[in-house]
Formats: sequence, structure tokens, C-alpha cells
Amino acid sequence: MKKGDHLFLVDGSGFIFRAFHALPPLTRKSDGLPVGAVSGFCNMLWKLLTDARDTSVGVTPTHLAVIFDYSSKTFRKDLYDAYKANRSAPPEELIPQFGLIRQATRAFNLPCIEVEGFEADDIIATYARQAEAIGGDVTIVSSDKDLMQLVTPNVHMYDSMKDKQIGIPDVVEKWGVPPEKMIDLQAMTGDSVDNVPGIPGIGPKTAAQLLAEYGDLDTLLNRATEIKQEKRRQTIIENADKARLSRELVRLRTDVPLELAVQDLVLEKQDGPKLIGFLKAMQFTSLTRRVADACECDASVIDAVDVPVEWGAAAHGPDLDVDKPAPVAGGVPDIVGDSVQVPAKAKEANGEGMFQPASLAQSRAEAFASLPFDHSRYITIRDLATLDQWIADARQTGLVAFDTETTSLDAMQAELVGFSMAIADNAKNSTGTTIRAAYVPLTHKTGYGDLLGGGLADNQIPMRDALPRLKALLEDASVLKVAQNLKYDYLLMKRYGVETRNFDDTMLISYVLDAGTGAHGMDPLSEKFLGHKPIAYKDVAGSGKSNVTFDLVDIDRATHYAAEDADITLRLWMVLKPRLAAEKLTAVYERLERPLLPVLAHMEERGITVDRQILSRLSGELAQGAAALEDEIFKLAGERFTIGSPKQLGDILFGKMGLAGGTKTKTGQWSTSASVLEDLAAAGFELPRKIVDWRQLTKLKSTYTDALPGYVHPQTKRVHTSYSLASTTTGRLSSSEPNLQNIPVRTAEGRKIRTAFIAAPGHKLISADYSQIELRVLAHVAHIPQLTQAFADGIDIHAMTASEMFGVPVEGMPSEVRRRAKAINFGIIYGISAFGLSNQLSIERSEASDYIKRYFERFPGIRDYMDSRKQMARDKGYVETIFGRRINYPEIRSSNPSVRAFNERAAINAPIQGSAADIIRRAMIKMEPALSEAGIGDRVRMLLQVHDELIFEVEDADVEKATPIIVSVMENAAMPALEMRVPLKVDARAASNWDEAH
DNA sequence: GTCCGACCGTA
DNA sequence: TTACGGTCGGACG
Repeated sequence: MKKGDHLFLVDGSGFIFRAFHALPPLTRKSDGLPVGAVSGFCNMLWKLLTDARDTSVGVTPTHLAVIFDYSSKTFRKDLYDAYKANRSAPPEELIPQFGLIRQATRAFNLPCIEVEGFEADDIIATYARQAEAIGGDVTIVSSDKDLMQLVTPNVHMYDSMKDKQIGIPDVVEKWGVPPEKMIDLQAMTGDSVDNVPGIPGIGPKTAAQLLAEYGDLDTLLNRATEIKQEKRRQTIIENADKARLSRELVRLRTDVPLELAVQDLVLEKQDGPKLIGFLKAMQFTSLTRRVADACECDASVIDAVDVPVEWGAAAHGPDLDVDKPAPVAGGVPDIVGDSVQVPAKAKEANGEGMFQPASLAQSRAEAFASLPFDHSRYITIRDLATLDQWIADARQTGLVAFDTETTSLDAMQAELVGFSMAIADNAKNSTGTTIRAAYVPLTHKTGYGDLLGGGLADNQIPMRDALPRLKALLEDASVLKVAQNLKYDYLLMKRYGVETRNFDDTMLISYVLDAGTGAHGMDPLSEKFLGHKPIAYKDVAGSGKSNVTFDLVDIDRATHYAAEDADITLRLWMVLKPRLAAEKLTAVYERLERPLLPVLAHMEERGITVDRQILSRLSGELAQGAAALEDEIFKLAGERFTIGSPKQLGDILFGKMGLAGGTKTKTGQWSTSASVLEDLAAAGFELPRKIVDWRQLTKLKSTYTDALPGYVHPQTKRVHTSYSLASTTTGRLSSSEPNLQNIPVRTAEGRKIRTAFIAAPGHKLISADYSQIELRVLAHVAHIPQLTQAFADGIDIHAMTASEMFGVPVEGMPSEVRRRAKAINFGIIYGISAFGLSNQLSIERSEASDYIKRYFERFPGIRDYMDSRKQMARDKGYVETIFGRRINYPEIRSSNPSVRAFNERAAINAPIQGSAADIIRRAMIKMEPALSEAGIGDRVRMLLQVHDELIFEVEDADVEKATPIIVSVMENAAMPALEMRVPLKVDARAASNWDEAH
């Protein structure tokens, strides 16, 4: 190597992480091997080797090496034990790519360098300084800030993904200090990702300012007493040692012992066939062609080389908790199922391969796709001997599908009328189904036409005999119970003293597999997977006026309906369960979905007390207020009309009164939404203001104060909502009848409703809510250093955003500036568009565009994140949460641009909203065991969940003990499955009503 | 009776 | 700009 030579040092380890997040996911066609980073790496290398001159580097390398980390154990770990301690395991798809990129490097005939005990950065530093000393030039192919300290007039960095060269001015522009001060700057700011402590509360801005003033870190520390700001002075003095330690951690070593001298890194000629053999193995068709053209080889005669792959992934997907044995349900029955239920034909056709999850799922789907339903095989069980036999058969096969028939859709009020079972026999039978099903009527009444009606129908097993047997079956952990929407049956049976154990829920399995592709109710699933439209409930029990409760349904008709439900449920399980393993979603189902079912059932069963007197008093006040407004509205309008009719109101405002500024809804009606009315009110019109006020009062009255008392349970005197586990696309829960997730909180008037939600006598309500959980998730998934740092430092996140974007200091910031930043932050989570933001902030579209542009400049990781989610949704048809929950977007490739844009925004939002939902799910699952371990499991009762908030009812004396446990479970909910890059924060408060606790 | 759109409450 | 559920009016049969 001599003066004028040019050494390229490629940061191989850095590239793979960066490429993984920045580039669209890509898998090898033949087997799904993830190869996105490998592809990016090969393309980048090829470009550098062939026409680096045309990139922003502008020169061709004479020497080149690719550098890797040897392992995570380095000398830094000896300096500081916690260094990189909170690094989580790399994403599953990355694992095989580490090895592949090394193999790619060798295929390119390039030296592949790693040294035990040192990071790639140290090796790069050593080579860079050596080359510089000889008089050569150096380009470090990386954009990692940790390498910026190496930049000199002769050493540049190159961000290959953005094709951007980084020199001294670029470092100064980005960090406010020249490269040689980067070490001091990083020593002060620390790095939460690598666990470099730094000085708390000092970010890059402050650090740069201090360095400008004091010159370097030592001087600063020596003269720290001169710092004017009291708080800052104190933390710097207190953390001087941490800063010195941090400096040693971030300072790169330039004395790494190297086997290959810098002269040996000379660029060799490419071996075309060798490279093509590798590229073909990776199935990179276009790069293979380009390489073949360049070296004038005939790619078609070159065989793909054998590339060993370390997959590093279990068939069931990631295990989400390492410290806990996997919950076992259905291991044995799965096998029983395989060997018996698939009709003989499907077995033969698929041969041995069917024992692989994917081919089993495939063959099951085909076997059941249109297997006919034979109702004549359904029986009614009316005697104990037959019932006992069926239960024995269920024990024998270890698997039974069941369904309850009741008098109500409300599991808290329903009475058990009968139950059905379906069993898969161990019989070889090629002529028909191998599933048999039966209905056990228990409390059917005599016909309702009977004047003496109400008596029990004849020939039913008495409840007192049947119930103990049903209990024994449902509580028997050696038998897997399968049901559709089991939470209903679980709660119902719990009220009869039965706690169902070892279960699967076909609705939840479908939800985990196919969220986003349609409903997960039994009827749609049956049509979709079994090609069968089930008997409609209303055809059995009637509808409308002639609707009867199930106990009045004729037992023969009931048998057809009920037994069919159990039959369908078992078939759905056969089809869906193997897909979990085939699609690597078992862990999501077993860790996030199934265990939540009993937790929610218990919450629903507990209910919450609402004070009916408070509500009725509020109703009176609201009625009065609304009546007064009505008079004024009619006077202003000059006529009486139905204020609640948007159609009539639109005619009055924009027709009769001829107000300007109206917009139309998509059906062509005048829009009278609150924002339209607010605009008119701001323009000086009285009527719209009154309408807005009237709407608020009547909304509160009709939706809350009038409706809630109707949900008070006659026996428990409490309100029992119902949570749906499977009705959102993102993994959130929903609440209905009543919806307790939309109780007002924003206005003072609305909050009064919350005062009616009270703790039982001698108890308090504790409300514990996550602070900014979605923005924290965003910081984590998109790797936004400023956000991560701000959360680590406990800084006001919206103010920080405003400060970054508008250059306004946090202290004394006008509230309007912060408000805008806040709207932008939320916009980002929602998949921002200039149109949406301009609406939200009532500003021009062009101004909103500028904001977004500036945001992306300030936080470039955000744009990368958004692009990568869109790309993933397009490539794979789904995106996923940090715990692997999958959300499908079948319409992401729609030719309709607005449909497509909508799906893209949703695909950006879903991983954020869904990851937050997964986190609180984990907290809920862990809550009862944690409280029990502390000895207060039976005295602290979780009642409600409102997306980022949990509400508990606790005996007065236990509040002090319970609160820190609740907070800790919530804050640590992601662990140990996942170490987040940002801390989670939970605020908790206790009071006698929900308003004061919140 | 049942369905749909408009509107509005929550995170 | 994301995700929900409930109430109302009004049109349909």
C-alpha cells in the first residue's frame, strides 16, 4: 500500500443490522430463507467493486476488507460489566444471515476479518490509522456514529444505503462537534442501546454546547463547578466517573493485533464462476445476470454451490418467555388427531410428509374442505350410561369439542340448557366422516303453547347428575377441550362451579393465523374452511317477535343445531391447529392469546360497581341543560326540528340560513360534524355553538347516564362488560355491553360519569396506566436515538420533538409549538399524511407537508421504519408486532390508490398499536401470579382494561402493598422475552372512584 | 324488524 | 393520519 491507494473497510456487522431494518424483507423463494440483508450486501459490494467511481465516494478501491464482530465478549465487557448487557437477541430472520454474509464475502474473493476480544469497530480503527500513516486514503463503509471519531481529511465514511459520503463537515453538521471530539461527546451522552452510561440528562445538543465552551471532557470535568445551571452542574460532578468510564468504552482501539497486514488487503480479481455459484444458491437472479455479463460467463452452466445455513429458529416460532416452561395443551391430542382423523385418502396422497407441520396443515385443509355433514349421525343423550360412555371416549382419545346451549348471549345471565360434544374416533373409515357428535339436553321446557308450560321436558338427565360429570371432564387436564369462543362457555361454566382446564379456542387460533382477513365467528369460519353453511340460530329459535329462548326449542331440532356446532368446532380445530406450527405462530397463540382467556373471564365475572344515584342525578342535570339549549336552538333556527338529525340540521344551516363553509359527506349530505360546527361558531354564528353543546349533553345522557344503569346485574349489582379477544385487527381488546373503554374523560362534564364508577365499601380503585406507551414502542421499533434518549432521561417527549423540529428551547416553549409537535407525534403513529395533519392542525396542506419533511430529516429512522413496514406488507401481505403477532393486509396491493394508502397507514400503525397491546396482555397474564406470590392474590382484583390502563379493586389495607407490584409487573411486562431499548413507565393512583384514581 | 351512515365517546 | 362500540335518524322491506 502506498500514497494514492484507497482502502475500503466494510462494516459487515453494522451492515447486516442496518440492512435488516432499512431494506424490504426478502426470502429465498424455494424455502423461505430470509436473505434481505444478504441481497443488500451483495448488491452493495458489487456496486463498490465495479463502479465505486460513480457513487458519491468517487474513487475505485485498491484495497478492501469486510470486518465483522467476533462475538459479543470483548475487552469492553471487562471494563464495564453492563456493556451491551441489555442487547436483546437478534431478530430471528437475522440469525441465518450472519453466516451467509461471511460466505458471500468469501465468494467475492474478499478478506473477511474478525478478531477475538475486539469489536469490528476497533479493527476498522486499527486498519484506518495504519493506512493513513502510510499515506493512503480510507473509506469506511458504514454510517455508525461510533466510527465517526475516525474521520479525518484522509478518512471518510460512506453510507451505502443513502449513497452519501460522510466527511468532517458532515460530522460537525450532525453532532455539532468535529470528529476528534466525538469520543468526548459520546462519553457524555452515553448510549442506551449499548448501555454506555454517560451523564444522565445530557443529550447531544448539551454535550456539543459544553464541548464548545470547555474544549474537552477533562477540562469540563475539572472546571465543572463553574457551570451555571445548578442541576446540570450537580449531575456532571456526580457522574464524572461514569463519563470517564464511558469515554474508555466509546474510544476505539487502534492497536488490535491483526493477522493480515494492511498491505495484504489488496483487491484481488473476481472469480466469476465462484461468485455466480453463490448468487445462484441465494437465488438472486438479477445480480447473477449482471455478474455473468460482467465476467462474460454463462451462468446457466454454473451450478449453485452448496451453502450451509444456520436457521436458528424453532418450528413454532420464537419462544416468548425463556424462564417459563411452555404451557402445554394438546400435545398428545395433536398426535392422536394426526393418526386418526384425516381420511384415508388424504393420508395416502400425502405420504410421510404429512407429519411436517406445513404438509399436515395442507392435507387437513384439503380433507375437510368439503367433507359433508351427516346429521343423521348426531344423537341425543338422555341417560347417564350413554353420557358416561361418551365422556370415557373423550378421555380415551384425549380430545373433545364442546359447546353449551343457554338462555342468553350474556354469559353472566345465561342459564345452561344443554351441551353438545364431538369426538373423533380412532376408526378407519373411508366412506364418511370419522367425527361423531351428540347433544345432551338438560333443562329444556315443555312447549310454549302449553298453558301449563314451564315444566321440564321429559327424558332429560337431571342437572344434579349431569353437572358433576361435565365438571370432571372440563377440569380434567388430560383431555383437551376445544370450543369456539370459549370465553363465553368458560364464564358460564365458572358460574356453575366449573373451571375449564386444558383448552383450545378455534376462534382465537383463527385470530392468530388470519387477523385482518375477516371475521372469526363460527359461521364464517365454517363457510371458509369447511365449505358448509351452518344451521342458523334463528331457524331454530326464531327471530324477532317469535324469538324464544333455547330451553323452549324442541329437543330434536336442538340436537341438530347443537351437535352440528360441536362437529364444526372439532373440524375447524383439525384444520386450523396444525397451521399454527406450520406458520410459526404457536408461541403467539400460547403466550399472548390462550392464557388471557381465563384472565378476562375472571375480570368480567367480577364486574365493577356503578352508583346509580350519581348517574340518575347526572341524567336529570343533562336533561335540563339539553332542554334549555333546545329552546334557544329553535329560536335561533326560527323553527322546530329534530336536532339529532344531521340531515335536517344540514338543511337548516346550509339551506335555510345559507351559511358558507359547508362540506359534504361521501353520500352527498351536508356534513355537520363537530369540526364544521366549531368553524362556524368561530366565524361568529351562535346556532352551531349551541348545537355542539346540545350534542355533548345528549351524547353523555343517552350513551352513558341513561344506558349504564340498565347494565347493572340483578344479582351481583355490578356492571359486567364483555371483552372481545378477537375483534380488532391489531391485537387490542374491545369492550361491549357496555363498552367500558370509552367512558368520557376529556371534558369536565364527561368526567363526572367516571365518579359513578366506585370501589366497594372498604376498598379503593387503583388505576395504573402506561405513559406514552405507543411512542416508546415507536422509539424501540424504529430505533430513534433522540426518542430513546429522551425517554431514558425522562424528558417531555412532545417538547423534545418540538425543540428538535423548530429549534425552540424546551424551557419557556409556547404551548402552541408543543401542541403541534404532539399532533405530529401522534400522526407518525397513525401513518401520517399531509392531508390528515393539515386537517388535525387546521393548517395549509403545504405547511403540513413541510412539517413532515422536517420531521423525517430530524428523525430519518422514522421514514425508514415507515417505508419498511409498507414494503413488508406488500411483500409478505402482513406486518408483525414485536412479539410476532401477525396482522394481514390482503388489500395492500389494491389498484385503488386510496384503498392502498389506507392499508399502508394501517400497516404502519399496526405494529405500534399491536405491540403496545401485546405488552399489556403480557402484564395482565402475569398479574395474578405476581400478586399471589406476594400473598395478596385474592385481595387484589383486576377489573378493567382500557388499552393502556388497568383498573383494580383493592382492600384499603392492601393498597400500599399492591401498587408497586402492579407497577412493576406492567413496567417489566415485555421481559424476559424482549429487552426494550426504552424503559416503560407506569403511573398508578388509588381513590374511591375512577375519576379520582385516573 | 333490519341495515347503514353520521356522529362521537375512548386509547 | 390508527383502532374500536353505541346511539340516533332514516330508509328499506
